[in-house]
Amino acid sequence: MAEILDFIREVVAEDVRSGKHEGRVATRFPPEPNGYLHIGHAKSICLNFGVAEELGGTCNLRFDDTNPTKEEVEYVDSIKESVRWLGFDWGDREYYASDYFDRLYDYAVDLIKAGKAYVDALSADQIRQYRGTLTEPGRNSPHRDRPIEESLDLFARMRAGEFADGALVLRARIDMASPNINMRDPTLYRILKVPHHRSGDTWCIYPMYDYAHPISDALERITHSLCTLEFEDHRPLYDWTLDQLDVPSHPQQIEFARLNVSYTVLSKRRLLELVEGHDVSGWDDPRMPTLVGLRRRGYTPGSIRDFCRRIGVAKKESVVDVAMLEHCLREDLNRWVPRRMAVLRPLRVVIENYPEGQAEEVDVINNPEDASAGTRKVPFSRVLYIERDDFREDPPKKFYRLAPGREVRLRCAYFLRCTGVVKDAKTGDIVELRCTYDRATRGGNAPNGRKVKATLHWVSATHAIPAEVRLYDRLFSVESPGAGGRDYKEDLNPDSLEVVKPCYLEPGLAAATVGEHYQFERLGYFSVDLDSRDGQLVFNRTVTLKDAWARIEGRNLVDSR
RNA sequence: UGGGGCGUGGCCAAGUGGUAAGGCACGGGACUUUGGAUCCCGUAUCGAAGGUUCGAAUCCUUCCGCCCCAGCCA
Repeated sequence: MAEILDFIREVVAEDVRSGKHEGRVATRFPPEPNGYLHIGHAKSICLNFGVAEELGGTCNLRFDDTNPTKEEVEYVDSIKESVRWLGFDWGDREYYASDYFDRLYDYAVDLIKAGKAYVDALSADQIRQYRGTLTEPGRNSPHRDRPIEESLDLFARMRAGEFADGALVLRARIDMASPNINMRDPTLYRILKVPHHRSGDTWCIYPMYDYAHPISDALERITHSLCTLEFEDHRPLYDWTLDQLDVPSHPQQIEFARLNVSYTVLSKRRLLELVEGHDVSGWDDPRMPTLVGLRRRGYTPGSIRDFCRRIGVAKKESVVDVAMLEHCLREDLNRWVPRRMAVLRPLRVVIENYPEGQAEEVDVINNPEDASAGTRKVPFSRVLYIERDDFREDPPKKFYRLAPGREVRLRCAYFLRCTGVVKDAKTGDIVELRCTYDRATRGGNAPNGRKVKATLHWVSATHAIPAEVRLYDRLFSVESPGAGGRDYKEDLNPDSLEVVKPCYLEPGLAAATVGEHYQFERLGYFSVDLDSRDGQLVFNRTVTLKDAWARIEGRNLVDSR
């Protein structure tokens, strides 16, 4: 079945068919290096690189670095790493708008000579006043009709550093009465006596996005310039700029809706605030929707690409359910991630009829989805740990795990029956379970065909290794943080991080290395965090497994209210 | 109240005049040595109202709602 094309792919495919742009396809991903990439950028990356790849074209990585006051090399490095991690390759086509500063300057001179731009001496404040409002036209600047020679001279001196920041500005001469505010003589160049992370102090005037972007696209002979909806109003300016100049090509700008995901925020400003306000541990905090955060959390590039494919590309502003992202993740991980046993909240179990001091090894399946993954040996002995949640002294309806008198299966080991509960004399807390096992059920099946309703994961107390596990929940507790005029920080989920320690892992996990993925059976997918040290493993819970019991239990809670 | 966009089930999203794809979520069932996975089954008349037409989500009209734009940010 042919994949359904989104409207952008349709346009590009049609252009290839009709021979527009000589049938070429050239796109670009143009991040501004002023922050880390997030899942929203992934949508754009997948679109731009995807379209190019599918139609035999190319996709450039271009840093839109025209504002030295906000941009840093730290960001370009991380952006490159994230794009690569996502699985895309820009070859040698790594560009920077700053590489075009010379040509951009020359084009500006052309504009002035053609009477299409002028140097204005109005202050930022005055320009705002002259701009008019949404419903009233603007007024011409008194300097709008300054002689061309004068503008040329002033512009050269702006470049030479003769004026202070903000003293002068180069403006396009378009139409102060345009209903499109972007066309009311937009600023093209401003003075910024700030060193640039690439061009150093070569320049003290810097081009604005609306001017630099179309020309950069044209110089790279981009065919389709894909951007988000908020730039739709800028398209007339994009086209105007290219129409005035003798540039190598005239790319077509097409806008699509940016991605929003429920229970998180996706704006650089807010993400920066979370980092600077220490609401998270950094850009790569596993709860962050940044690519470095998702990566550390244990998300795979493939799952993110799949997600971007599934959400589609359209012009409707939408909020995609984070459950969709999690679904893509689980689907990927389920296929290949090795299973292991780990007990997060241990409850001690003593098997009274199992010989003291004895131990044996049982064969445990590595991945039921993949027979070739084989089995491994896991030690079993008289004292085990099971999950506290897997025992209820007074089991509610539909709870079919362990309870007094009940028999369950220990995964790939034996049937186990609970014969007694040991409690702390003072607190009444359950501290240990007394049980018996049926040695005839080795491997997990009863010779007499007897069935059990539950299978529990377990770990041998004497063999298990301790570890720290970090459990994450959504960063925000509401679907759209900050909706209804609230401060989005009020919506932060106070329980988004829970550190559990010590947890007990089957011994083979001692060899786990940073970044590895595992499924802890019945609990979820986990990955080894970079905070791990020798003998002190730290795991991040990437995502839980779907949990039917939790749903039933939750539903009952709601029902009983 | 200027301009530019957008409105298809809870969330995405196909559909471009011929009688509403698919995915996620949700509910039910089968199967199961992860209450996982897998497999079945189930849920919309398309923002509203008029109109054109044998026939409209698709064309026309009007209305309603939501988003973006008044940075020397991108």
